[in-house]
Amino acid sequence: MTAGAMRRQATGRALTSHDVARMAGVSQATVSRVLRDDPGVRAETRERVRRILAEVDYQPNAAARSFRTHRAGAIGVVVARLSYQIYPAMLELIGARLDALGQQMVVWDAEHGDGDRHASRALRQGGVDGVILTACTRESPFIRDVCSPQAPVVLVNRAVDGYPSDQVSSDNLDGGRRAAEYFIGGGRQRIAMIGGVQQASPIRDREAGFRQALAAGGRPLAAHYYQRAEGFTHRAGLAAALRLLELQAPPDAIFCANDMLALGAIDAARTLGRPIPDALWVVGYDDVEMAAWPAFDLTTFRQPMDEMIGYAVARLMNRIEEPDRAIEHKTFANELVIRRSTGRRSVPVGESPAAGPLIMRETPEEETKDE
Amino acid sequence: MTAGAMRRQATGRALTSHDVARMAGVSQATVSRVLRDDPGVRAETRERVRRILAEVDYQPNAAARSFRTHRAGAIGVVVARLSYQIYPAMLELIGARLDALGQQMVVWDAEHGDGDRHASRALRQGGVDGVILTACTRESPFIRDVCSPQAPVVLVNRAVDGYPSDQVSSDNLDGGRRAAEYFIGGGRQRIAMIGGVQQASPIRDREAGFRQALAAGGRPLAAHYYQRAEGFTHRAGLAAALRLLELQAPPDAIFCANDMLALGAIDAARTLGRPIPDALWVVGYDDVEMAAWPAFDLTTFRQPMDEMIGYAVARLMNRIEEPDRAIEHKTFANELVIRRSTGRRSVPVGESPAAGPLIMRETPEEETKDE
DNA sequence: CTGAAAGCGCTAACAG
DNA sequence: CTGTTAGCGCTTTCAG
Repeated sequence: MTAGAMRRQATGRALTSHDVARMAGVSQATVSRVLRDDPGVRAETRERVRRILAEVDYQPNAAARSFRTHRAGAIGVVVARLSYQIYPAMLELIGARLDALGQQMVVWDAEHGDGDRHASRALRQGGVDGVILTACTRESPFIRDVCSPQAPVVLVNRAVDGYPSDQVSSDNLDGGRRAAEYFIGGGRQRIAMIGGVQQASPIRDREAGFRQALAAGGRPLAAHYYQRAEGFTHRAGLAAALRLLELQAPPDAIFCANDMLALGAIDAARTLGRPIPDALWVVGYDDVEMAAWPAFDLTTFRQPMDEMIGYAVARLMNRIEEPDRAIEHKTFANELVIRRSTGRRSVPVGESPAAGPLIMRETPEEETKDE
Repeated sequence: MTAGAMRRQATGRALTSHDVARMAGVSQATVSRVLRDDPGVRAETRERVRRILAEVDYQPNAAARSFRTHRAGAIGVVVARLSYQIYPAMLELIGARLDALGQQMVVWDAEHGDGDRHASRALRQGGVDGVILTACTRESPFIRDVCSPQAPVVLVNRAVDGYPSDQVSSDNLDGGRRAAEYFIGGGRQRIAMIGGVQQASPIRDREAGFRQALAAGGRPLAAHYYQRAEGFTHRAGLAAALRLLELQAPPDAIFCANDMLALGAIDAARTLGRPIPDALWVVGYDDVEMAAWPAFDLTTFRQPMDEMIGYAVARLMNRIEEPDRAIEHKTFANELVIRRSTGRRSVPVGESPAAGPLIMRETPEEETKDE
């Protein structure tokens, strides 16, 4: 069935503005004016047309309109992995903004699909009016394909030096620093970090800030206390944390480059029966939903995601209108959310507060025999 | 900037197939034929045109093409809440399938945005060629707006009786039954359930099947052992589970209508220091990523999501081509994945197996005093 | 204030 | 095999 088929009347053909014009006894141009709320239409005429429009439930042909106006009415969003909770969270926020603007949201996955390539093609063919990149690196094909300062592209949550587009992120360098200072201030002695691939700017910055502040505090990050996780998954965090926790002198504090890794790290401690926060502090980054759950109760950094998204969408729509405006790079501050994974008791509103430590000291029992 | 602006050459105008034709010394129609791989073009001519196409990096105008072909080249997907992990997981799978078909994926959120309404409007205006509904209920505005058997709509994961569209889901009734039988077979004495709003068909079916098999086993679900969660969130599950666990005779087994509720239930047990699985079994539904984490290690039902999505997408594309084909309702079987929340030790590949019970018997210590 | 008319860039008959 | 031609449904001058 063609798209038009959905709009067919009994006659078998979709109703066009021309048909409506005939029914209303006006010209097609007038119908078009009414549709677009063009002021130059007599109130009486407008009413008559509107009545017919409603009566026949007229639906303008989206393709014809885009064709004529050179506007797709859609914005593309490239995410890294839908399975990392921060991306759906961003999509939710972006979707809400775009809905309010009457724009469709087209989503591509850069990791599973070939999202980058699809996005640049869609943009160049006019399939979308602009693109929001949430997972861009210097190597992304997209940024080689489209790299003019006029291009309607905005980077959220990632910075790519030298790429001429609006960019919005949070102050990851500062977050890294504060994590280190928080550990030092909390009297932690053996401080470790689980990092990730350096292509992602937030990860790189968090790590750099962390190292910086640690060095400034007179106790640079020891090589054996640094683990690079393979991917940003719970599993990778768990594996990396196990490597750290099985050292002769295991760390008593781990800063993880994001929450997924941190949740994995907590589960590693749980698996080994290491008490948190007594024997180990864990700090993450992003404040994903799970971070607040009793099972983890993770201290983490919260980015003002809604504001960031709001800013990014506004910036993008603006550039679509005025391609020549100056490029802007905006950085937002993060908030350190302290929870039980570093010793504070948290009381989420509306929930029974969990008491005591997150994971208690205990000896794992013998495995239960199955069957 | 208009969409076309992205494609402008130095001249200031976007390059059209007409321009390419002139450069190649052929007619515009021939260029069009080459673009569409129409066989009726001499190899030599095709090559010449292709060379120019590549040379000038020609990009066909997407709007003009949709306009002409009556195809948007996009499929809409309506999800309930991006923050429930099953939806991003579905999107990931749907996106991969659509990418392979060269279709864009337009996403709407039915809960936060007014996704339903947007979707039906887009479909009727030809902004998308078809719609996948993953969160449809009998009350959804969408199904009143568009309800012809020819409409390119497919329901995934939800069934709506009487709605004339292809529908694919898994056998939730059977899952509910098996949960009950599993509890009974495991010698559970005080069996409870955390359900949800009855509008969602999978929830309704899981609950019905569970009650049915329990009754068949001679021990119908007691009213005080049934809690209806307010929403499908971790928080709602936690709250509902607390109500159950604080009863005089708390249940020793809880079946939750989905994993999010189950994860909340486990956290409720954790909060109260109730050992799992010794004092309590918990079973969920969906097998979300977190279910396999050591913190939860949740026994749950896995739906063959990839197959379901594959089937749904194929069905939808097929209906777009042949609107008059008979409606199909397809049901897939689920797999019960047994983990430690019901006493079995699980060994996820590549991870250190967690030993012993999930949550051990312990007395919560006094709260640590902050500051 | 309203109508007539000219396309937007592409696809698809139809001739040649 | 290739060119000519006729629109798709809408927006937007330009007259009146």
